[in-house]
Amino acid sequence: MNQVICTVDLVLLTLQAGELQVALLKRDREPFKDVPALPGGFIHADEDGDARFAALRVLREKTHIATPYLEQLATFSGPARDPRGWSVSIAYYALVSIDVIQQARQDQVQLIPVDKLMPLPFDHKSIVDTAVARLRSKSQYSSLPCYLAGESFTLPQLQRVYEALMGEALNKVSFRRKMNEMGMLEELDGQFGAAGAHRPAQLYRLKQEYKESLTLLERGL
Amino acid sequence: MNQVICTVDLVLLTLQAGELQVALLKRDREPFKDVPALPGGFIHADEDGDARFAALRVLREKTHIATPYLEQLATFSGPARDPRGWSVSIAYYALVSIDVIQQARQDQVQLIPVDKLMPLPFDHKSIVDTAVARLRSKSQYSSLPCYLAGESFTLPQLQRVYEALMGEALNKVSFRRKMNEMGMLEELDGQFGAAGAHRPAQLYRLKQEYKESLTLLERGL
DNA sequence: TGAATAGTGTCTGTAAGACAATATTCC
DNA sequence: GGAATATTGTCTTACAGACACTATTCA
Repeated sequence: MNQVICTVDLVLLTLQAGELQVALLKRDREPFKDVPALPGGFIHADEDGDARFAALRVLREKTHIATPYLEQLATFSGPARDPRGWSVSIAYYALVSIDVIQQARQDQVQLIPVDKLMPLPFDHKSIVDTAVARLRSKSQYSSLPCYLAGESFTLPQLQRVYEALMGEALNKVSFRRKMNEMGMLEELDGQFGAAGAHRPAQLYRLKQEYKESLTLLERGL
Repeated sequence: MNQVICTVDLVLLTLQAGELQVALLKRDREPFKDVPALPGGFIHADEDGDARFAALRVLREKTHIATPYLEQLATFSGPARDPRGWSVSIAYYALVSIDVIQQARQDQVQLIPVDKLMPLPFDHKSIVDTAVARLRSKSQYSSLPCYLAGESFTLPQLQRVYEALMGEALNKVSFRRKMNEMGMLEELDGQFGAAGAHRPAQLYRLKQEYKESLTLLERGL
């Protein structure tokens, strides 16, 4: 009567070609064998320190990716979401730059734009939707999008990341004021982004102390 | 190896004497029998439609309270949090006015100010801390505190609720502008709050369409 | 009328966005 | 020099908070 299936699922998000994309893997077993779905797996009570460790383990085992940012999203549950029975999925979302995915050389990973997502097994579609909503919401007042921008980036690049997530053009002066106000960036001195026939832009990176935590804005972008 | 204990826990919060308080119940069984703890229980796979229903069931069975607001908080997990083994607790938090608790006539419920909380069994203390942090954070830019104010209330009363949660005095003019801007209140026409020797205040209530959902502010209080 | 609190009008300073000027690169 | 984009300066407007004035009740 208390038999509940307990799993973790991962929404791995990245930005490619100006579009937010989610990583899917073909399932290696039933149910839904060979159908693309979120990376996920059972909690291993004998080895996992908690659900977060289970999520990191699943991400590592299935995609060989170590993410700079992982946050618990929500827990999805019920008798119908998994044909095997009453189940609980503790969902996490991770943000990585497209380079991290390409360097992992995981040919099994497919990236699908979240706005053009097909139906998915289980309730994975609504898990993705929840993650995207959370990311978009947090982007309005935090440094979260920096994790999509990679190790180093210019302010114009970072602004395009924010704009892609928020779906609207941002004021350049305000954007720079806000990034400065958040104080989580440091100049890479003397280093500039590759330029065309125009002035190159200063490169920045996240300060070490903000690699693991977010900065919040008092009043949003 | 995949044997995981699956439970829900409830952080029932209310405001009494200007202080945020959490409802605790003496546990009716081992482990920690007779020790005050959060209301909680196992998921019943044979009757619960999902974890949210399980939380509502637990709240009803243990306190006879039906809450106007219930939100999933986070999921806590690990091998050590429960002496019975590797466990998952899907935590929810609920907000009720003090009247609701008093009308439920649940003498077993004890209210403890969250800022003076003793150590609790399991990881219930950190669950409470997480809930309080979430509530305080959301209070800055949403209508969430209204659920602590009861069925009807005056604007000065509501402002005191917000101030108690945010721990700072708020500007009266701004506060009224913001509440008006959120547009979730309606006047109870001709009805006024009980007054002393001074002008009585207009009574308001949440509009029907906001009874189940929050309104958000663009820029916080 | 005086005390107390509710509710509103108005001013001021701050911050956000618009606009534009300057800077730097490659051709 | 011209094209393109980066970076910074400045002006305008909108909004948050301060202050104070009016309103309403009871003693």
